[in-house]
Amino acid sequence: MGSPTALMVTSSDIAKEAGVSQATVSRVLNGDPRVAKQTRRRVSDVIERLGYTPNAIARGLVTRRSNLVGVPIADVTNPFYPELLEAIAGQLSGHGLKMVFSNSGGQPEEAYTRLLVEQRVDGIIFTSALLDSPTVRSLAERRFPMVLANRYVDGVECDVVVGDNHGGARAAAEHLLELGHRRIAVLLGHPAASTGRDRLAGFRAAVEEAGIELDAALLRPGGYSYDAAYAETLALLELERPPTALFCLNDVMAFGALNAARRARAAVPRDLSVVGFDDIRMSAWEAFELTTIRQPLAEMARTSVDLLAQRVEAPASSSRRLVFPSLLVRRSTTGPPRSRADA
Amino acid sequence: MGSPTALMVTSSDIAKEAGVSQATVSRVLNGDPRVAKQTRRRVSDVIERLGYTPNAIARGLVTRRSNLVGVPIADVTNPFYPELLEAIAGQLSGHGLKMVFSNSGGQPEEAYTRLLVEQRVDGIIFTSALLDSPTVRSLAERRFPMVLANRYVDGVECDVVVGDNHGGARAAAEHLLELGHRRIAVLLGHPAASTGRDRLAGFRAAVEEAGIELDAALLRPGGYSYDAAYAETLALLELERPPTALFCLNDVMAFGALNAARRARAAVPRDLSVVGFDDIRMSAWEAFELTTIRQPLAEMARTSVDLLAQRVEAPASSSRRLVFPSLLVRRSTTGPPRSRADA
DNA sequence: CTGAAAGCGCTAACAA
DNA sequence: TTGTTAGCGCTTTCAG
Repeated sequence: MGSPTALMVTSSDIAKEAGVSQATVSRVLNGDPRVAKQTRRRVSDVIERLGYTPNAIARGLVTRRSNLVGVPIADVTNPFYPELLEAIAGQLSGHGLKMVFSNSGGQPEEAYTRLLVEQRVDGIIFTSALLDSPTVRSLAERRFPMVLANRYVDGVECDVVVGDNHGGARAAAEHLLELGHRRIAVLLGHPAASTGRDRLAGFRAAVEEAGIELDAALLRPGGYSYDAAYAETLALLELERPPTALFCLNDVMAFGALNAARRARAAVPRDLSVVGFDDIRMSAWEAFELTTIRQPLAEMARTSVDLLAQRVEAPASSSRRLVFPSLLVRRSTTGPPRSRADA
Repeated sequence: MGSPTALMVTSSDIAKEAGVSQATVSRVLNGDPRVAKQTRRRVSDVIERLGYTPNAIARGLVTRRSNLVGVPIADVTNPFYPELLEAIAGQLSGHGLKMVFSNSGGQPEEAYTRLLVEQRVDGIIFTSALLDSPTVRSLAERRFPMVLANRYVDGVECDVVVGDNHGGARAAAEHLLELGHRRIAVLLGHPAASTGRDRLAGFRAAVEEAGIELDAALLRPGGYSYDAAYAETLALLELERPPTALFCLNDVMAFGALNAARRARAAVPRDLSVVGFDDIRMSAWEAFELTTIRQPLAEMARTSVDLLAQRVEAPASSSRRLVFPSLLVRRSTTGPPRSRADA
């Protein structure tokens, strides 16, 4: 078992070589202004010459800061998350922070969270927390620095950044209603995700205000997944009286629906109107031109990082809840229903 | 400045509480078989009771192992990478390793690599290395554990996992040639990426063997990016004599091309045949049904992790180069050219 | 089987 | 302005 980096240069090596104390090397490293210009120069030269790289592990042990932030993500292959991830990564590096990433889907939340805590990450940004997550709850009780991005957890006191899911879904409903749809199906998200609950609630509220009732048989589980949405849409389309419109609780499911419609030779929006949620980049592609609800994803991600950074500095400050507006983006997947017979 | 985790329980706390030495606690933690069953039990109970989480930082300082692996990725929002990332993440956690992720695009390679080295990651998996990368070269010289996944770097001695880019591109060319195409455009990748170079070489070789010459004016820069591909395709379509076929050096560019074609009202494959490379999941979607070259991405990713894990154990062992086969997948974006006038 | 003690490489008082 | 010293929380000999 060979030690991987046995011959790593240390600050003591630098000190010896430069003829100063190890503490001085440390000062140079941390830009301590008290170090004499000359000394600094001498030390810097040696550092350069020996190719010294400070050991963040040792530093972390004493500073109690790892500059590491945990970012568990349910499913990176869901294109919603890469957009979030990109923005988070960018903002983190602006704060001098590094990301410990976990593709959390599948594995038990508690396991990967424990790993993050062992690693002494300075904080965690949860992007896919479930409503009743015991892990998040326990972390919150221990006042562990974290922010819930995109989704929140019921009754947990901590920083939260979300979009206006209720309002966005309401806008989606109003759009569909206005077009004349009455028989509307919904592809649900994860049953335990706040996003799904809020979006359904907003949608339902608007529909009921219009004096219409959502047919429970048309509320289908989708789990925010492409595959499930694809299958459900196929099934929906085979119904005796298929819906004229379909509200998908996220864009990825809308793509599943659109592809299923194509497969079933159902014309969109003539036979079926489709609305998504999130407005990820692909939604604007000519292949989809999806009508959807836009959320300022990048901004939300950046804000999450900022909040976390502040939280790490001031763990005891009161927690904040930021809600970002959402906006209906009309594109080509929605139109009036074909016949008013269904209305 | 409040210390974030000031009140973290340490192994000494556990020791005191359990009435044993701190060393014994450490032994229990690491499953040392010499510890008496009774002692182990007592210690474990206290650990449980006080909610103790071992400090990986402190451990890393002495073991010289962080169990962290750096994974820089050029652009997570390019859907090719999430598929790689997912597989890498899964395999890493199987090895008890955690991922330090960087969305490297934009920032200088040297900067984020330095961060990883400071963090004392056990190794790095490069997924987007450029052919002449000085950083990779210098890391290799210092025998830093790393594997080049997907792309390699010229003249660098280290573990490499790639697909058969040359062979795959050749298959793409033969397919197009067989269909009767003679006027073929190519959307290139990153000029300094081995993938792009090899794919172009393979494609060119096959075309020239058929006694045809690639029109240099139809070799367009695409940078593996959707946007560039979209723009270039639009331009290509406006040519006096547009190409009848387009070989895109990755799938994402093919999607750009397909969407551009739609925008320009060019029928695929009637007016333009399109071939991609990678066969990411989306390529099979009804919206695209892209003819492309399949690479065993997940398998390549898993292999990369395995190689790295082995390399960390045996830094001096001789390096390996694994090439995975590629395969033409015929779908709906390719067909014979409309008129033989162009042939 | 268990404890004592010596660090790992760094930062941060405290002196000088 | 610089050096000395004491740890940070662990693992790992070395004794016993």
